[in-house]
Amino acid sequence: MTRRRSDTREQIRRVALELFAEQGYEKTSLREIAERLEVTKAALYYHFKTKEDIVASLFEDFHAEAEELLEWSRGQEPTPASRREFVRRYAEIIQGPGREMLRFMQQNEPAVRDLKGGADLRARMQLFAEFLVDKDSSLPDQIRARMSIFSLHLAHFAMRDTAVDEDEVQAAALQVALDLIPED
Amino acid sequence: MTRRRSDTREQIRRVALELFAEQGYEKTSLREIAERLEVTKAALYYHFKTKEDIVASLFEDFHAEAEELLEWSRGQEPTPASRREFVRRYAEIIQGPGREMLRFMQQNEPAVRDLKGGADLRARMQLFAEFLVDKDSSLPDQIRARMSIFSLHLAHFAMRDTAVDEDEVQAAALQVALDLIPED
Amino acid sequence: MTRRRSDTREQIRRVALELFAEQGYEKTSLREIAERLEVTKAALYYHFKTKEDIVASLFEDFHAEAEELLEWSRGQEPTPASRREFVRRYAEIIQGPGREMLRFMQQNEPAVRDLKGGADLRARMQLFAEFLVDKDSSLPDQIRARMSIFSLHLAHFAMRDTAVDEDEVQAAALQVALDLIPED
Amino acid sequence: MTRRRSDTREQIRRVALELFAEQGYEKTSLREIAERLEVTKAALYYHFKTKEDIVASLFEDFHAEAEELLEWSRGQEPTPASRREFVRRYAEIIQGPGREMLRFMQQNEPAVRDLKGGADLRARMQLFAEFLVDKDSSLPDQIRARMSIFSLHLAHFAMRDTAVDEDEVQAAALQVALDLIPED
DNA sequence: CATGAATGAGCTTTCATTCAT
DNA sequence: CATGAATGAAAGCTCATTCAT
Repeated sequence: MTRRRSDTREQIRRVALELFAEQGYEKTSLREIAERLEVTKAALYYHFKTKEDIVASLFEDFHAEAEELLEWSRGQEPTPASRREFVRRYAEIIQGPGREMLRFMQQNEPAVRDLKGGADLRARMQLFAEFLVDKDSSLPDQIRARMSIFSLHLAHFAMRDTAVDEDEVQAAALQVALDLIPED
Repeated sequence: MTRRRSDTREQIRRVALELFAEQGYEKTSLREIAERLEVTKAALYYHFKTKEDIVASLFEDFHAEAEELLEWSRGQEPTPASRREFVRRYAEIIQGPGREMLRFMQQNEPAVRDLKGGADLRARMQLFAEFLVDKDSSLPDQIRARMSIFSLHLAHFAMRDTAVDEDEVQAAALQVALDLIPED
Repeated sequence: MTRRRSDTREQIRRVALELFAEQGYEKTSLREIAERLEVTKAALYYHFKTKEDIVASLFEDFHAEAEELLEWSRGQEPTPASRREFVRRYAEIIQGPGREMLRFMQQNEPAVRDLKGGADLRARMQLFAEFLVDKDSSLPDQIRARMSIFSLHLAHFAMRDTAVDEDEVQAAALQVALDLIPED
Repeated sequence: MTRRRSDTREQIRRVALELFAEQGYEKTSLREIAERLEVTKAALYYHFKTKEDIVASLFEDFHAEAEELLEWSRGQEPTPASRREFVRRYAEIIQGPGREMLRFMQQNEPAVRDLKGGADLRARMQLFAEFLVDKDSSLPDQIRARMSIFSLHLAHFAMRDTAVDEDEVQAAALQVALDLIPED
C-alpha cells in the first residue's frame, strides 16, 4: 500500500488542482483532498508546509513555462508574425494540466491574488500584453491583446453549456485569439 | 443616528457587494460586513435569512435587467445591427453597481455557480449568446460572441495594471465587444 | 441556564487562571476551560479574541495594582521604612487571586515572557527592585531585594510539601521578605 | 561527517536542555530539536524512546549529583557550619549545565512536575530543606532555608535586566544563600 | 429593529509517535 | 544509525447561524 518516492506528492498536486479548479480554493478543504487520496490530512503536511504552498507549487510549473516563453519573446522583434507565434506557443503551454491551472487562476481571482506567487503570475500576464501590443496603441487594441489571452483561458468555460468537443473548442479559441492580435 | 426604513438593508447590499467583489464570497465573512456597517452580525439576519440570500438579492437586480434585455431581444430579428444594439444596451446595464456585480460573478465562478440564482445567471448568459450568434455559425464565431460579453465584464480587470481612466476603458471595451459580433 | 451579563466572562477568567497556574499555560487547552464551565469553545471566543487575550486580561488586573503601588512609591523617599512599607503593600496585593497570578508568572516564565503584557510585567518587577535597593548597593544586596519579592511569590510553593496553613505561610513569607530588605 | 559513538545522543541532550530552558518544555517540539542538529525526528527516537525520556535523562544527571550530596549530608551533624558547606557544595553542582537544568526546573514547574523523575526531584529538594533547617524551627526559618536554595536557582534570572557578569552574580548568590541559613 | 450570547461544525495546522527500509 | 513517509489526536480559531430579550 506504500507509494513510490514522491508519488504521493504528485498525487496531492493533481487532486488539489482538480478540486481547486472545480470548487475554488477556499471551498476546498485539506480534508477533502486527503480523503480523495485515502491518506490523512497530516500526510499532506508532510509534503507541503501549508495549503498555500500546494498552490504555490502548482504556480511554479506555470511560472517556469511562462518564463521560458517570455525569454523567447525577448529575443524577438514584436511583429504581427512573432506576436501570433507567441500566442500559438502560449496556447500550447496551456494544454493539459495548464488549462485547469489557468481556469483556476481566472475564476478564483480574489483568492489567487493573495496567494504566494499570485502577484507574480499577474505580473507575467502584464508582460505578455506588453509583447503583444505596442504601448502607444489605441485603447481598444490594448484590450484586444489582453482578451486574446483570455480567449484561450476562457473559451472552454464560455462554451461549457454547448456539447462541443473540448479540443475543437481549444482550436477555435486559438483562431479567435490570433484574430485579436493587432495587424500592425 | 437612526436610519430610514430599509436604509440598512441597502447598506448591507452595498457593502456586501463591495467586499464580495474585492475579496471573494468565501473570504468575506458576515462579521466583516457587520463591522464595516457598525452593526452586529445578528442585525444582518434581521434583513436577510442567510449569507446566500444577500447574494441572491444582488443577483435579482441583475436578473431583472437581464430579463428586460432578453425581453426586448425576443422582439428583434437577429441582425448585425440589432445584435450590436443588444451589446450596447448590455454595456449600459453593467455600468455602476452592475459592473462590480459582474466582476464578482466572473471572478468567483466556483462560488457563484452553487449559489441560489447562480445557475440562473449562467443560463441567461447562454441566452445572450444565442441571440448574438447563429446556432450554426462557425465555432470561432460562437466563441467570439461570448468573448464579446466577457470583454465588457473583464476589460477593467484586464487593464488594472495600467493607469487608464475607468470610463475610457469601459468605452473602449464596448468598441472591442462590438467588433467581436459577427458581421452577418 | 443563561447567565448575568458578563458573568461568563468572569468565570472564564477565574477558571483559566486556576488552570494556567495549576497546569501551565501551554498544557491548558481552551477545550478544558470550556468543559469546566460547560460552555463550548466558541463561547470563549465570544468573550476573548484569543487564548493569549485571556491571559492579557488577567495581567491587566495585576498591572493596575502594580502601577498604583509604583505610583505611591514615586512619592516616597527610599528609606528602609518606606521600603518595608512597599513590601507590606505588595504582600497585600498578592493575596487572593493575585497569588495564583504570580505563581503562574513565576512558574511559567518562558510562556509568560512571550505573552502580550508579559514583558511589561517583567519591567514592573525591575522597577520594584529599583525602589527597594540603591543602584550602587552591593551585588548581594541587589539580589536580596529581588529575592525579597520572590519570597512572597514562592513561599507557598516552597512549603507545599509541608502541612502548614496557607495564611501562616504567607505571614511568615512577609517576615522573610522584610528581613531581606537592606537595613540602609 | 560521522559522529563518535553516542555523540549524537549527547548532542540531543545538549540542544534539548538549551531549548527547554529557553522556551519551555511544551513549546519546544522534537522537530525543532532535530532541525537544530540537522537530523530527522526519527533519529531522536533512535536515541530516546519518548520526548519525556530526553528530559528524564537530563534529570538523571542532576539526580545523581543531588544523591551524592545527600549521601554526604547523611554523614554530617546538621550544624551551621555543615549546612553552609552543604550550600557551597550545592552551588558548585549547579554551575555549568546544571544551572540551565535548574532554571528549566524552576521556570517550568507545571510541566516538570508531571514528568518522569520530576516528582523525584521535588522530593530531593525537600530533603535538602530538611538538612538545612530543623523541623521545629520557626516558619520564617523554614522558608529562609528554602529561599536559600532558590537564590542559587533564580539569582541569574532575577538580575537578567542588569548588565552584571554571570559569574559575579553566581558568587553573590552564594553569599545571599549562605546568609539565609539559620545561624543555629 | 437590533443586540448579546452562544453553538455546532468545520477549518488549518502542529505534535509526538511509529515503522518499514 | 538513521531516514522517509505517514498517522491519530488534538490544538487554536473562524464561521454561519439561532434565539431570547
